[in-house]
Amino acid sequence: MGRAPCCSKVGLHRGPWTPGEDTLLVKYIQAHGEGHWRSLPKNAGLLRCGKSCRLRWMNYLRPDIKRGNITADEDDLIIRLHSLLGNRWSLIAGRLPGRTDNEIKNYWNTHLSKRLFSQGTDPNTHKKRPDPVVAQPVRKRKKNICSTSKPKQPAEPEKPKIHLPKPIRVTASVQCTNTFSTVSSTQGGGEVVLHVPWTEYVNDDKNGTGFLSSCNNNNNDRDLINGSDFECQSHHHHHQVPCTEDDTNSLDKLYEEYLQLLKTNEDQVQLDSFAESLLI
DNA sequence: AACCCAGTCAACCGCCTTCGC
DNA sequence: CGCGAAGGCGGTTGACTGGGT
Repeated sequence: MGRAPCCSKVGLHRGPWTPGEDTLLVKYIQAHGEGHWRSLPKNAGLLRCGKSCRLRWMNYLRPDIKRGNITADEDDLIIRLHSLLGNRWSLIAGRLPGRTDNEIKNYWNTHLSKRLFSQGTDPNTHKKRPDPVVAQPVRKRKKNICSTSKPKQPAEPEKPKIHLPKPIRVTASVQCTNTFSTVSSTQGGGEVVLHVPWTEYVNDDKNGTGFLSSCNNNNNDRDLINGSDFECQSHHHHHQVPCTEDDTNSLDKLYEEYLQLLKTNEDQVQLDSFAESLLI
């Protein structure tokens, strides 16, 4: 058995947060900053467990959070990142400023996985399924005509749990300059956008130009080494893998290799395997 | 109008990793 | 090195909503 739940203490509030609780939490964090979640509720006068406070802050109360209105670009990015990273929602969220892992996870489960499935793509493997699904009779709804079953009753046979290598966690003092690049190329009349590690490339659709932006990473208090993110600058020597010039060079080489693949090969399988190699 | 039921999403749970001693 | 505490993550739950019957 695992550790006893942290919220097992009697007398603690559970369930939806009240505006008053939100106010208490926000004011306390504005005054004292994030962290020390275990002691925070007591100090802030909240009858909540620390985990609950952290979750509420991270997923709802943080001032930089965007809520709802996930754009088509974000859709595309989430799908592509998921194909690279799998269910590592926090990593995916880290590439979408203002989005939380919980929101992306919910959005994936309620929208994107079903959409992919209905398009004949296995949402787990991102590969075309051999047997396109025959639309099953569904109660008509005006919105979200996509799923026939609740998540609790998956239509797919349960797949074995795959334990991907965990990324190395790095602490808050990281300043990242190189993370993901979004590489655009026009192919067959449609723009193909791929997201790969390193500098972020933002394409401005309105004027057809793009610009490079360094990773602001303002939502992340950590970064990754082997999770296709690369930490490259640090101010402290604190659980971080030093980034040497060699590392940067090899990243450049990998990036060049990726660009070459983009130019010379449109085979998604090859691109996918390249991307997977970055995760190792 | 009342009920049913699928979709949504905030919150919880359990486990794992990291940290500090 | 071992242990416990704390933080963080992904999976799951369940209350709520709103369209269909």
